[in-house]
Amino acid sequence: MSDAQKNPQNAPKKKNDNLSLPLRAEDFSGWYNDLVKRAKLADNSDVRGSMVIRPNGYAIWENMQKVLDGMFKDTGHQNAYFPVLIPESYLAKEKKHVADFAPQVAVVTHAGGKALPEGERYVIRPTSETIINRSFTNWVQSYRDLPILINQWANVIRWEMRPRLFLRTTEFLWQEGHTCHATEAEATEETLRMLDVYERFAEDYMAMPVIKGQKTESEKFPGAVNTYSIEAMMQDKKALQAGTSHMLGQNFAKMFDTMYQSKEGQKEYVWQTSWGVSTRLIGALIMTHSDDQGLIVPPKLAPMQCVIVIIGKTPEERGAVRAKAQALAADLKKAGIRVLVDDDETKGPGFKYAEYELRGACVRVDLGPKDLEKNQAMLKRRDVAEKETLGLDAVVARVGELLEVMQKDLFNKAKTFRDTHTFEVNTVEELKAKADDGFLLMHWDGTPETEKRIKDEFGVTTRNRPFDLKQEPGKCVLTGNPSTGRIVFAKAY
RNA sequence: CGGGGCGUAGCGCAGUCUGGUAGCGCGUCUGCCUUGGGCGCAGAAGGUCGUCGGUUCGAAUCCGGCCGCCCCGACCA
Repeated sequence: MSDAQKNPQNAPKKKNDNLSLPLRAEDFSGWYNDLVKRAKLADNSDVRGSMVIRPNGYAIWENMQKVLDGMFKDTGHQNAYFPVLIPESYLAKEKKHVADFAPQVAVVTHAGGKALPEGERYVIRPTSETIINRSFTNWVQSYRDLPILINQWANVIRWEMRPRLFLRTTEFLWQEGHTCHATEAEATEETLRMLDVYERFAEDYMAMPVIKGQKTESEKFPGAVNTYSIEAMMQDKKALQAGTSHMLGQNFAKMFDTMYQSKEGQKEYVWQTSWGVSTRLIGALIMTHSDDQGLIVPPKLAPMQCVIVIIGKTPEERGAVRAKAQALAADLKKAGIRVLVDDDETKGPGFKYAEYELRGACVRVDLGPKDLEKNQAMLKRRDVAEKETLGLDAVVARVGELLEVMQKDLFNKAKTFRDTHTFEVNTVEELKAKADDGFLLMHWDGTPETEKRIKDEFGVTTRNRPFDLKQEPGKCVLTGNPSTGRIVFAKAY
């Protein structure tokens, strides 16, 4: 008698069979964690809160970088690189900056085999405003030197209390833009321009609808005059801040004496901006589109846009199919489609179907002996259940079409989801009832005290004041005091 | 740091209540077989049961300390 018979509970159960993911509806964070690991996007490492980004995950990041970098260059920015270590004293110059960042900063206290004296320590950059400003001060003399438009691709470290793969890791990869301008108006224009770039990237490439708007006083970046963000809704109806753009005013310029001589011969402080998105976007991508079968990546960013699965048993069959598949792959590649041919004979087709669904291949092409006979192939889009069969000559064009339609459909699906989970909320009762249901458009009296009370009592925080939400006066949901317009509240990552 | 859960084979877990010297599924390896939705059969390798100490003839199991991980909150991109 086997042990499985003696102990029925030893028989494989649905949840621990190593095959299926936890269901989104039952265990969203379990689903997310499992998906990240099973799709081989990233692993937890032995370093607290730091992850190993695996090739499948890094490929998505590379595609994001490629697109974003192009957008930055198109708007006149250049890449540069600044030190990972920042003198501790720099960070301390901007009061609000240091006060807010200090708790999350890792400090280098020993180097060269001995303790560094107080005052000569370094912090590992949590963000680079300070050290970049040090350079800006050297670079700027005249109004003719402006604007300075710099971007840096880098890693930063923030000692977060509760890390989560991609969403909040101790070390993460990002880009940070830093610019200097002669006037306040130019800096504001730049801040909003880059917010638009982020919106376009999120919506056109990630297929993720976002709300563009202004952050409240208490949610502002430490040291900024104004912070703007794009906010997205994940499938668990929680909000995720997907990108931020800051109008820094002259705060850092004053601390670092970043000045220029104007046409009129006056010494003036520069006006500055900074803006960034991070590997968090990969988490956003996953939580926006993926399903219980695994990863779904919008085609424009997908490392695997198309996979051709070869079917056949005899060497003759396989040989013929392989030749066709390779020719097809070459044509697809010529059409600009990222394609992979799977000719692994050790795994059955069923296994492969499940595997490519888990790993997020956008379109699957099945090619077997039966297809060759009829000169056809079978196509399957990752995000819909239907399969279709069509003539081999039409495959390249059709795959291209499917990728385009899929890109649009993913966006529309996500937008419909967000819109059906966005509500106007006017009373405390409604607030209580809908706190977990998505984005709440509420009147708020504008005070940090009320903001905090709402957060403490209902768990929702201000996300941003949307640009395209008409601001009409009303009464604060909590206090009844006057409000200038509705603002988005939600539970947030 | 507060609340909850968990550390047993590469992965997912059972066994702990009731102490007797470790098991299931998946994966891996070998051979045969199979390939249109997670193939099948046969065989094999693989674990000082997180760690330290205590109780006991005997500890994965009971008791105590420590370490680590995950989830929910506070911090945050």
